[in-house]
Amino acid sequence: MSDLLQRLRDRGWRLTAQRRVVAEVLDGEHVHYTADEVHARAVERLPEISRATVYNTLGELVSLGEVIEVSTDGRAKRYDPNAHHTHQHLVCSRCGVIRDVRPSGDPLALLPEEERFGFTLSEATVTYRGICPSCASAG
Amino acid sequence: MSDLLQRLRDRGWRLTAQRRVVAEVLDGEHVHYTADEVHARAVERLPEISRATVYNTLGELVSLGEVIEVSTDGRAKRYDPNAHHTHQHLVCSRCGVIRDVRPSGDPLALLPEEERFGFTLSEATVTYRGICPSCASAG
DNA sequence: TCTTACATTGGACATTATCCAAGTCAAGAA
DNA sequence: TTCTTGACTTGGATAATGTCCAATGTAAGA
Repeated sequence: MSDLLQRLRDRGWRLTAQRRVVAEVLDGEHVHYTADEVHARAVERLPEISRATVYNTLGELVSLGEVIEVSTDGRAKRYDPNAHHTHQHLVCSRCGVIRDVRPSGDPLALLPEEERFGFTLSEATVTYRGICPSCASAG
Repeated sequence: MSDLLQRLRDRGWRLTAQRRVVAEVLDGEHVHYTADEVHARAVERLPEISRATVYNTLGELVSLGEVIEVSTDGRAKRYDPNAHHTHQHLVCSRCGVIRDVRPSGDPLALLPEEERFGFTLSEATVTYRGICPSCASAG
């Protein structure tokens, strides 16, 4: 994640303790926290950090393309730092756990020309749903 | 939509004026209203209908599989009555307009076995994003 | 060290959705 | 037809999530 901090500095980001803590919380391979979860974890390291700052910082990271917003359930958005490797999401319909997955081939290619209605396509996001092994074995 | 009303009656639904109006509002081919939009349109026909009833009815229609919940933007959920023809959605990144589209082939098939992590898959939902013709010509 | 533009804060406010107790009514029974 | 009853509806309170703003604080260059 120090790569991230370096990139942000290069783009003229002012590096505050709050932003550093948010970036640290998002460090990891398969992290998909809500804004409130990020805030709760950030508070453990920097007790005075406010929710507004967490929202601001997450929004900035999304604008900069360093973090992806994911909404798999119509409830709180989740923030995914795995932005530099395109991937899709596999979600358990029962417990909600999320895995990053990589389909073979580009989902965009599945949409035929006559189904594009003149749109200039930029991306396709896929959400796979099913039951995860631990929910399956729990009956 | 009278087909829908018949199916609901067959399932023991009590057919009230409110439910009938919600079903009528959702009649159509490419309808993607939010709950509030459904409520606004329902009020035109039945001024005393409450928001709670609209939410209740929409929730029931979703449970019954007659309507699909769509959240393309992390804001209010939208309700799509085109539930009996599987389809995906094409969304304009600028104005938010939504089209129903049909990919060629099953998006589920794109996820290789080793990327399924033991999940029992049930569906894949795809959101295509791009710029619609009218936004494109508007600069 | 000083300056200042940018960042943070807490609380008010906005949006979307759910819950609940009281009142109402659709539809089957008589 | 009228009666009965359990299901449905209502409005308002409440919850969950997110945004805004004026006052205050501070990182980083001069």
